[in-house]
Amino acid sequence: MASGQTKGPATEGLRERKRRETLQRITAAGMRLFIKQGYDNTTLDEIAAEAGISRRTFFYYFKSKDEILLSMQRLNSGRLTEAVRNAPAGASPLETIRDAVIRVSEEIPAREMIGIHRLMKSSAAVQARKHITYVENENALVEALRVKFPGPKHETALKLAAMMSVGAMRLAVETLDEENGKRPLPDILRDIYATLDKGV
Amino acid sequence: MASGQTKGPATEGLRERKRRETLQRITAAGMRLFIKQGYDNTTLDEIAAEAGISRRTFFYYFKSKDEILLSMQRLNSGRLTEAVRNAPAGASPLETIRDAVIRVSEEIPAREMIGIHRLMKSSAAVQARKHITYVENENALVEALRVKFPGPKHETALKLAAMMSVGAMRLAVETLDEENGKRPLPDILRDIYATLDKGV
DNA sequence: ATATTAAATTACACTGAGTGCAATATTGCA
DNA sequence: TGCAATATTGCACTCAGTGTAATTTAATAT
Repeated sequence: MASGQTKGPATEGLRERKRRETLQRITAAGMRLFIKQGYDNTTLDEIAAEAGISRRTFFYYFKSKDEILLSMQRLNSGRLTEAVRNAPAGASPLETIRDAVIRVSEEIPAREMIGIHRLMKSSAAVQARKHITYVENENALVEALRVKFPGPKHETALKLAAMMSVGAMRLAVETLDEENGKRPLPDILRDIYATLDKGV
Repeated sequence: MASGQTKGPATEGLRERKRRETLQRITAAGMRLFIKQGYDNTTLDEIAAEAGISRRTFFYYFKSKDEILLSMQRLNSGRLTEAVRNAPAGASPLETIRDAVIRVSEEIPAREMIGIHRLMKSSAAVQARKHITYVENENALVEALRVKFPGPKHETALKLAAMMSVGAMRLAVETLDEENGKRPLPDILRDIYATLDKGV
């Protein structure tokens, strides 16, 4: 509301604000309904109504229904690759990711993570899409690692490191769910990496 | 056509034979059309027509369109877990799967594998479903391993071993595709496992 | 203020996957 | 031959997702 700035894209315009709010409303509406009645039992018509928009407008904000869930999932992915990018030099690829994974996991709210994970389990379609984000994740990680470990000789090692790390994360979240959040995510991850070091 | 047997379920009845043939016709029709015009551009109506059945009957044989592709993928999965089950004792979990993976990979026709892999890449939806079979794979492998390595202490190690092996397979097929089949699958896999041993 | 442009919202009509149901046809077996 | 189980089909329906074109609303230049 501050009316000072004469112009410039520095201040968020009305348009951008509304856009952000609508996006948020759709996500919130979706989550609310998914939790209440399940993912598959929730139609886009319902979500649109709950968010106060038309069904068609939904597709102006999201490519598909499952994008609501996936957009949340992707938040952590971004943080992870960034952590790898900012990692100190001198460590091996696997060590680099491991540290990044554990550091990022410290900031993930367990409750919410479990909730999303359980929602995703409930629908085969979403479950499937989730794994796409894992692969995107792996690729992004490999990209980030390539900068730190250039040269074609490492290529396979980098891919393996990324794969194992994403896999570790996946396993950790599953365990978190099974344990119903008793142990914090970073602890679970440390255990997993310890087992990994012991040669598996 | 041998008309000898008077009765008994030992011989395949007419019903079972037709069922098998229909299943086969659907698969063949689907693959033919997918290759010719792409997965997304092929409708179930077309597949049904090509296979000489009604659209509704398709769903009597398959749960969904992508099951055509997935059913082929699953063939190898079954062989893999069986190879693990029949593996000799005395090796570590990872060694056990590694040997099984490599052995099974020797019987996979490269051409066909590349074809299916490329088809799957062409559709995001199928791509997604494919990863579900990977996870099913991992679970089946863990099951098989549990018999050989009982006790809850190994649980994490088994899951990791399964994850890495399925990941290795995935990576190998990708490489096979990129190299356009120059190197045979077992060779690629041996390379990957060598890198893995070198500590990644 | 006003006209102009670009972005946002909506309605409408359409395709295609997948399901429920009920009717018909075919096969296996007594 | 008759009966039960399995296979096949048509029809009507729901829902996700897309194309198109019209309308509304915000940003900007005059």
